Parts: sequence; C-alpha cells; structure tokens
Amino acid sequence: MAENRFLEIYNSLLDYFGPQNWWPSDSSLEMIVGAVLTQNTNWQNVKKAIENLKKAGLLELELLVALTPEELANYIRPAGYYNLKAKRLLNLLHMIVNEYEWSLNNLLEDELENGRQKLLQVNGIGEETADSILLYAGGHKVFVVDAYTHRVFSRHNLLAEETSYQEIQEQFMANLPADAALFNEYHALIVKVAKEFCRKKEPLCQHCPLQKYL
DNA sequence: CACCAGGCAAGTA
DNA sequence: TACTTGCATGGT
Repeated sequence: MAENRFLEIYNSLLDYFGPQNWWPSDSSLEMIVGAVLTQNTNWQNVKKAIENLKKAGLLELELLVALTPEELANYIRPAGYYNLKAKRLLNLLHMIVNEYEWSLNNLLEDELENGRQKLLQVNGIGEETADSILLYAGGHKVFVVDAYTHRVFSRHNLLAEETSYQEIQEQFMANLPADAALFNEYHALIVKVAKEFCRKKEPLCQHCPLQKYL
C-alpha cells in the first residue's frame, strides 16, 4: 500500500476499543496450555477446559507430564478436539522437559529464533501457536497472525486474499515499531474488531471503526 | 437445523 | 506443490 496504514489502523482500534490486556492467564504455563487449546476453538470453551485443570490442581509442568493422553483429554474435553489436543499439549511439554531442562522459562528466555525453531519442531505447534507463545508468554518481538488478521485486512483491501502467514507477518513487522507491547495489543485488537464487526456472515462493516479504510 | 470458533498435520493426486 | 479432510465441544 502506498502509505503505512498499519500504525494508523492500530491507533484507530486502540482509540475505539481501549487496551485488551492479553493474554488472559495467571501464569506462563497456563498461557501455553491455552495457546494449544484455543486452536480453531472458541475461547469460552478453552476457559472451561483450563478451569477443569485448575480445579484439579494440575497446572504444573511436573503434574501435567505425568498424565496419560487419555487422562489429560478427560480434563480438556470442553475445548474440543480433546484427544488431539491432549497429545499436542504433551508433545509441547515433553519438548520443554527434554530440550529445556524442565523449565518453561528456559524456553521463553531462549533467543527468539532458537525458541521458534524448537516450538515448530513439536508436532501440533504451528506458526500461530508458536508466535503466540513467544509474544504473549515470552515477550518476544514477533507479530502473531491468525485467521482474523487475514480476514480483517483482506476484506478491507489492505492485503491480498492469498497472502501467506509469513508475508502478512513481514508486512506488519516492517511497518510497525519493533515493540512487543504494541504487537501484543494490536493482535488482541484485531481479534476484537473481527468478533464485533468482521464476522464471516457480515460482509460489510457498517459502524466498524475501520469502515473509513474500505 | 446450520454455522462458527484466537489451527494443524496427514492424506491424496 | 496444492488442495482436501479429520479432529469435537458449546454457543448463536
């Protein structure tokens, strides 16, 4: 695009919605659990699953890795895809045990590219989940792209329909200050505006704070 | 009833 | 490489 509208849109969204204070969690471990559970799933369902683990006192690395996939699946059932996600979550936790000496902080404090490679090697962790963990738990300067980002920006003709994850991420990061707090807030604001005004069944965004960019 | 939700990997050609 | 399909609960 001719001028950089990425920052302008960020400011519009922040003015309209205010700070979103993501990621909602009480600990880094809870955050990464949520990152896996929320894959293609409504956050309301994820909250129920996390609450089940909390009530059982299981939100500790040593306790979670001691569970079988079947046992873990039973707790996270409300999040959907529970058999799949139980395996994926255990894959992630086992990587932390084996590659980072049982320390999630060791992973989060690793160099960005090293941590990202390790996360992407885990079966069940793709780019969005990896980047979410790196940004929201690790505080790394990496922009998280998701289906909402693609929908909101392509629908407003700010990105082509076929733009890839990596290309979208590069566009944002090339046009914004390298600021983890800004990346954090921006992604959350995109989710907010998509949920409120840019749903699949609402092709036109009347009343949307981004209407002027159409 | 249909459709959607803060994806990802495996299978197919 | 480029589609397609399975995974699954809960809210609208």
